[in-house]
Amino acid sequence: MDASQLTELMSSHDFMQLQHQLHHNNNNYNTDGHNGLSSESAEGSSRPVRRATRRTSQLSNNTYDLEMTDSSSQSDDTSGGGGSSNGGGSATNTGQGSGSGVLGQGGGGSQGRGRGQQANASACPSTLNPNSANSSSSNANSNANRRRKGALNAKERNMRRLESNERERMRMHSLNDAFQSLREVIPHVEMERRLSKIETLTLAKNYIINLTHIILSKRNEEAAALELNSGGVGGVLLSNLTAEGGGVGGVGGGGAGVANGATTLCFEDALANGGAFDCALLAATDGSLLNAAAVNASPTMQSLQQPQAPMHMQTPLEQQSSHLPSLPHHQQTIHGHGGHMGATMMQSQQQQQQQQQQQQQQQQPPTLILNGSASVNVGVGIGVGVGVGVGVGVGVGVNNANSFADINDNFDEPFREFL
DNA sequence: TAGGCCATCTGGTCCT
DNA sequence: AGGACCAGATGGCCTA
Repeated sequence: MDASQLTELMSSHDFMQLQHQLHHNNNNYNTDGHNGLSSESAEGSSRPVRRATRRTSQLSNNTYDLEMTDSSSQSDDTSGGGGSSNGGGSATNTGQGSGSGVLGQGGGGSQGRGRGQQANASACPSTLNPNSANSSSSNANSNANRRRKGALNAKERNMRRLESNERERMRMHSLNDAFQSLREVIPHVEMERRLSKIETLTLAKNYIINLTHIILSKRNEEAAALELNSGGVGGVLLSNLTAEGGGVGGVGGGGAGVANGATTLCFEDALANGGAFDCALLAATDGSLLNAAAVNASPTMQSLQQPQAPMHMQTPLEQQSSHLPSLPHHQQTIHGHGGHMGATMMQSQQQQQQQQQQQQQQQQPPTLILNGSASVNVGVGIGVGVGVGVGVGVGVGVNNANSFADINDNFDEPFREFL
């Protein structure tokens, strides 16, 4: 294909299609069985393997004709009219912008955002176009210089564009690598496919929230123990949690402290056992739970396992889980945090209080931690008590996503010691 | 076949 | 000025 044919092709086809065609011609698609994805898909990814990819690993595989001097035929020409992705009709040959490439061709510059110059070679013979060279002998040298200069600029622009594309690819690859690293450190859902990006982020967010709650719970548990040893009457303030939403938790010593009408999802039980657990952690952006099957503690998570297996108390939500109407069966079992609090201070009186609390909870619809944008109830119940039958409850209820801001105000507080 | 997810290209904007 | 970052557009692959 000579230059004229290429120019004709560019003027008659969407340039993106040309690029894809050239990608095929250049064997950019892997044919050696490798799917072409980065390590994120090659290394144990459960997402179906792509048969082909347009990912290019080398700059030399570009589809630009670096020798082309007519920049108007290339999408890199920013002097063209409205080639922007959100612009109107594009005057460039890229086919970018609104509509298809066919619609984007020719004459639409005035509709583009901002500059209305036409970059289409057929519509506006450019001084960069070799075919438009001035035949006058008096200014032949200057035109030639201009052509050379223009050609150089076009080549340079092409090179810049290619370099920019390469950088962008590398940037996205690093971003994907970060996503994969994140997938590996958060408890993952055993699914046939790999976690999507939004799922990974949602999972990580909920995981961080749960870890924060765990740390806060442990801290308050230690504080309660200290006060108990010193003879003081229990009662621990959660200074970094705002008691909104009317937490009912904090049954003295019983630790069943699940906030009113809400519970949290946790990994602790599974971590203690080092195996699978059935917390439904994923949350969809629309507020509905994703189709989570079994959640496994990743090796990293298991390494965080507590030396003492935390006591697990079945919450009313767990008891009710099989009756939840709106959740699939595999998403219904929910573990609360409260059982880990004050386990050594269990008293019969506290059990009665638990029952009382459970009755209250049974009157409330179960809610889960969902995406922050969703209007859901989230409860954190902390039960702290003293051993002589004096129950001191600290109930923390977070009713909605806005209440997370209260947590977020000091959200990093438990982790500051690690900084 | 529609929808979801993704990779890539691209131009604009911001930052150093 | 150049690179990073961002968002829109596009097309491919896959699944329900």
